[in-house]
Amino acid sequence: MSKEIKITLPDGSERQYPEGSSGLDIAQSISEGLARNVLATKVDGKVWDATRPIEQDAHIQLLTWNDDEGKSTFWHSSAHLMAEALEALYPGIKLGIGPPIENGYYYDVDFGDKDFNAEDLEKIEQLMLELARQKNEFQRIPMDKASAVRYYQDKGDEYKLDLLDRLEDGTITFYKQGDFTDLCRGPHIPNTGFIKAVKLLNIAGAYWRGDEKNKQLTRIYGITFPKQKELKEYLELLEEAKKRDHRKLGKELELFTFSEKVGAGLPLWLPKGVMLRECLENFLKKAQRKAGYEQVITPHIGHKQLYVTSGHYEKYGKDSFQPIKTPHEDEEFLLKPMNCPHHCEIYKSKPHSYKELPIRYAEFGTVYRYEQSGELHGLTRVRGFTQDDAHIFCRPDQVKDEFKKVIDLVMYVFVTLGFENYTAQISLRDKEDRSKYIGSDENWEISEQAIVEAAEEKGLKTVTEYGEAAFYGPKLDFMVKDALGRQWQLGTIQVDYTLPERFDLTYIGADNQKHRPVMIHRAPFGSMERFVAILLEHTGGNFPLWLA
RNA sequence: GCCGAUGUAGCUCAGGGGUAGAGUGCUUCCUUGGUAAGGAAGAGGUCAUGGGUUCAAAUCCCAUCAUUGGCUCCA
Repeated sequence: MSKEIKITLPDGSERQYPEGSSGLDIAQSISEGLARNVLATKVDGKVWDATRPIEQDAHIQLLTWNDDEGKSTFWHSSAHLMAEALEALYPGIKLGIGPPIENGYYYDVDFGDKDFNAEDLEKIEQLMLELARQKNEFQRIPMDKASAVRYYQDKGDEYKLDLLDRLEDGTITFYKQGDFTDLCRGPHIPNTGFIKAVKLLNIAGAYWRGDEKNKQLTRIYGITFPKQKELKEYLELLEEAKKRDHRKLGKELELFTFSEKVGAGLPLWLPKGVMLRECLENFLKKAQRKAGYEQVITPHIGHKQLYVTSGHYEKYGKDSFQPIKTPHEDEEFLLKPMNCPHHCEIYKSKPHSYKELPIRYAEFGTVYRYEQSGELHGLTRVRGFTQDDAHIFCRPDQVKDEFKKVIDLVMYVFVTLGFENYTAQISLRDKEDRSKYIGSDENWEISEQAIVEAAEEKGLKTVTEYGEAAFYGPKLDFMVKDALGRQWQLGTIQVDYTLPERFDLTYIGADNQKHRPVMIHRAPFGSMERFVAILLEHTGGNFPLWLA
């Protein structure tokens, strides 16, 4: 008599099943309908193939199209299906990686010398549907690393070999459906028959491993659905989203325009756009006045030496607009790419007592950055833009408190303008590569800690990203998505111990000695351009009454 | 910067080796008490720019610029 295992379902109920039962078996025992819809099984927190036997007592959850993990599994399997179709149509191609993403999946492909272009997508879609109808099962094939390496050596696929190279020795898995086999951790849906609707959305170039120095593969983005109707609805949703595109609305509402003659990424604000912008500026100015900020104004250019001192020249000099030379003297000026150095010089214009701090200098400062041509995007990524910038100079014992006040201000702005779906991201140093940053380890630790604590005490829900910090300090960024789901950074708050040192900023303490102030950079909107863009996409152009 | 796509009237777009097209908007007139009203006439484009192929290029080829989907980058 075979052993029984105890299965606990999400509702807490327990049932006995024969050892080796799969998620599919369990679904079957509950209802036929459920069994037809199970895409994967979550076993003790791990997502498994629905067909994989369960050997011991476990908590399980049956994943369907209604679960995010079910969808991911579905799209991951769809990537395999697409790869199968691609291999059939273009024998000899090499495959990179093919993961599921938020909406759909992609696969990176090296077509070698084979011709491939956007018109072929339909052909691939057709073949995918044909293959899907064969209802081929996804089979999990455990294999040792050496055999796996041999398999891809025979195939001559350097990308898979690169992937294998980084995997631990021991058992790895392949998945096979129909005639297609792929190195893959899984899990997968039971068979290809679940995939009923296919749309290949677009193709793009993507560097292998995301590294510019590597070869660029062709990335094919696609999305699939278990019902034709859902594809139709998704495509309609995309169309709706396009109607909210700020570039379209900006034109229709006559807010801003661009001119080839003026230059790429240099927006021209139209009268109505300026009205909107001024409304936002006045709103923030008022809030800032209340919060103890003082307005300053600084010029659009500055001595090159200013940016050598700040460290920005070394870091970005080559990729910036190049220095402006003066006619007679041997001087060079840079278009200002940020306001901080100017504000440091304002701070330095007179000595400061500890009693004066914190000092908060605010400026709607227009800055110029030579963004890569391929990065320009409507108003969200431009080469000339206005930051709602401010720099707070404070004593070390005031940092956390000041930081929290800034969080309050940012939240006030976001709540007033109806941005509820933001992500607060703590951006820290890259743990491995510290050469990208300036300043002492000690100061980095202090400022990173200050941010983490302040965010925590404010009860912010945050995600932490390593390697996303600015080169001079860690950040707390507020990210918001645009109409098409692309994420943009709006508000930002940064703690900086480095610039005060580089500019030798001081204040006189109670002990009558010189001390180093700490600097907080912050911009609740981020930039007026980007903020207006995202505001447009969120409201679809229907602004709140006080803005309209 | 890289891979792909696009660039035709103010706007949205069709067309395509041999005197530039539609819808909408604009101007004028007519009709109509009514809300994207109907009718008529008209203005508006060296078909992104520069080269090349050709008897002939807006159309084919190359380059540049700009826009765009991604990748990389984002002080």
